[in-house]
Amino acid sequence: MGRPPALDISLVSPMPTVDDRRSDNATPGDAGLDARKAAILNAVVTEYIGSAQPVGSQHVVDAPGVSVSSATVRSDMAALERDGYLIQPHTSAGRIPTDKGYRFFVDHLGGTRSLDPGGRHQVRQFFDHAHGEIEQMLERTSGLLADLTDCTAMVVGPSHESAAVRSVQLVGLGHRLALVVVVLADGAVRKQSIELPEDADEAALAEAGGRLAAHALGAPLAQVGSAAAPSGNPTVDSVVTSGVAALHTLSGSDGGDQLFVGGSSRMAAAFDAVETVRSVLTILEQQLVVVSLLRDILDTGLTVAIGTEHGVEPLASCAIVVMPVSVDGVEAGTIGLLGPTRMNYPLALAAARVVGDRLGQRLGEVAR
Amino acid sequence: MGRPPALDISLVSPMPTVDDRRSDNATPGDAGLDARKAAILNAVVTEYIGSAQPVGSQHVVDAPGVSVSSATVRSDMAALERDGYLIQPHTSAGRIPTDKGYRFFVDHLGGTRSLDPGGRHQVRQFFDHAHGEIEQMLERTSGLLADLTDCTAMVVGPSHESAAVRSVQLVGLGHRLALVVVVLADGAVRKQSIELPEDADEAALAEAGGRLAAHALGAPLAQVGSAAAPSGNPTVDSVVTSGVAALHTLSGSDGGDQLFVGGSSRMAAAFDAVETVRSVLTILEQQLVVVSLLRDILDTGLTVAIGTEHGVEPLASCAIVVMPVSVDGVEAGTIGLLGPTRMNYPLALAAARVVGDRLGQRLGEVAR
DNA sequence: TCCAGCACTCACTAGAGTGGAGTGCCAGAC
DNA sequence: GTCTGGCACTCCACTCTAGTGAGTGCTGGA
Repeated sequence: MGRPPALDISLVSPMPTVDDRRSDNATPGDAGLDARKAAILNAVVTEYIGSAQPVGSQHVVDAPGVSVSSATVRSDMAALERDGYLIQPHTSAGRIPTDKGYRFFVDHLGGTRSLDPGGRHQVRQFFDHAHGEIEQMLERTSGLLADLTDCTAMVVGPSHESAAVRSVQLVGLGHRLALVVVVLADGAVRKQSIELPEDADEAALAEAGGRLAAHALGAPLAQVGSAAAPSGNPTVDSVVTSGVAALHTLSGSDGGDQLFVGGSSRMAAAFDAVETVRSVLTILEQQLVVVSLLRDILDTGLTVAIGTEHGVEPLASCAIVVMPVSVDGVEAGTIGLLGPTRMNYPLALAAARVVGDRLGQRLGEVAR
Repeated sequence: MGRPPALDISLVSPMPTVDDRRSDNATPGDAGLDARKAAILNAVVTEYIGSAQPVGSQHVVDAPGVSVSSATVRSDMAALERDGYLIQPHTSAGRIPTDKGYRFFVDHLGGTRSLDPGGRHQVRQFFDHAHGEIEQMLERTSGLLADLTDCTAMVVGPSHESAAVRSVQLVGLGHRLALVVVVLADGAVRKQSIELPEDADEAALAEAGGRLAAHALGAPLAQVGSAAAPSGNPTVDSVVTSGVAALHTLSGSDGGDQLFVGGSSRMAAAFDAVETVRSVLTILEQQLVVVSLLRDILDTGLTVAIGTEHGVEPLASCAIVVMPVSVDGVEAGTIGLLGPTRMNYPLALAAARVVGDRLGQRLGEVAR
């Protein structure tokens, strides 16, 4: 993960120079920039998101809130560039938004924040027909999000850390091998194989299973004590000891939440430098990195991390939208969308919000 | 999947013009091509795999088995081109192997077929330290293969179709919800949630669980009958019916074997056309397609499918190496390696073989 | 404060020229 | 016959040189 995310909270200057004279145009002029500059920035970002080409002053004059000539737009654009919202790839080219520009767009502009009817329908369809177990649903949800937004989608499943053990079972698998099967209160199932002593028979296994259950039931895996009461039968005790060790192993491996990545091919469509694609895909292969990256972003209170805001070098040309999934007010997973910094933020945010809500609802139905 | 694989078995012409005069050079001249042409083809393929640049006659004269002048090499290369083993991207460029050329290389040339010591050590290390459950091991195996070969690796886990049900358990999860947890003889665990009737209490659940177990134990999931003996208690019977339905759901969803893909970022390094990368990644996202593709290739008796041999258009510039993983002689999974047609076949084959063997061994230890 | 006009910049494209890697062919040597 | 050195030829890749056009900054006037 490297150094901590370098977040610039001061992006929005504290002087609200709201200019209302043109409010008939419904321009969302906001803090830090006067209404026209905000409208121009809005137009530049919007057009650049669509075309991926530098935007010239001429392309902006017709945008709502900008009823001035291109010369005036140019002068405003120059100001926006001085303030760090836009850059020129070279003199005599149009402008491209900087990360700061995108940040302002996301925070103060961005227009419509609800999904289009087609998308809403797709989401409804999906959740109406979602069936099967949680893992499968999360996997498919990542595909849905990728479809909706044309971004790579990441879905982190609910953490099982605090779920109490509901059932522990010991199943013999033949020759000196048994499986410890744990069911948690939230419906998650964990398994771990253990080796049995030579003389462990069905009866010993049954007794050990009972003792293991008595020992572990009711508490979360992480709180299962390490020593179970001795039975007097050394074979049974040995099996129970192995079983407790297995429970601890399970509790340890549970730290890494499950991650489902969908639509990673979209990254290839987003960039034309194959090297960028490669480095982004390499990051996506490292589940741990991705999960803790999403966590970091959420912890800093952000919804969108643009460019270098998250501090992961290879993703400098990417933006990440994160959305916590909560069940009855309790956080129970995370949704993430990864795209180029010129991704469609309004769409991504809307999709993440809608899908996150529905997913939380759905997870709630299961948990209740 | 489109049309069936178009396999050209007649690639090796049936006239074995083996020319032994230069056997002191240890050239593996084989069927279809005289020794020198084979050596030249070998040299061209080997060099092209390394450099990805068209190979000229001058680059080949020093190769073993080719002790002639560049002029002679040129004339042989022209012949190889006439026969379809090589092509020129344009006049006055060097030669590139065709799929047919790669095919001959794989079938008759290719040199060393064992992993280098470093790789062997890596494999040994890996399997010595491999722990945890099967799924996790398969996932990591795909990473290992990708590391070894610089290809994208695919690992298909053992099928659980024929594994007998070793244990069925019904675990209540609170409000009208229970989990059917099935353990199969090979250690696989499956779960499926069911809804309970309003009046199902712990006792009913326990009895239903017992009946469900009695009904399903011993046979593979697919062979579990649909009607269990009635108990006389309608609540219990209703739960049992739901449970049996859940078992059938599980048996159905088991058809798709588990697929683990590792190192998909390597595809981005293999091609410089971002569009190719995108289409290949899109295929890799479709688990079903990949699994049945590997199956198809194995069924046609191939180990390597080059270019269009497997009939999947978007993978026309790729080659696939497949290797069955067998446990005690029974097929129990598949390993696949996906790379550009100019992939390092000897390395890929060696790695697939070694890892496949070790993986089979390992799976055998667990199953025994 | 805004705008029309103007000079300027610079990526992009097309065309011409050049060097070099590579080929095919052929006459002569072995 | 088979192989080879030599030669003419091809054509990509690269460089250089305009020419074009989208876009800019600046300025003086409304």
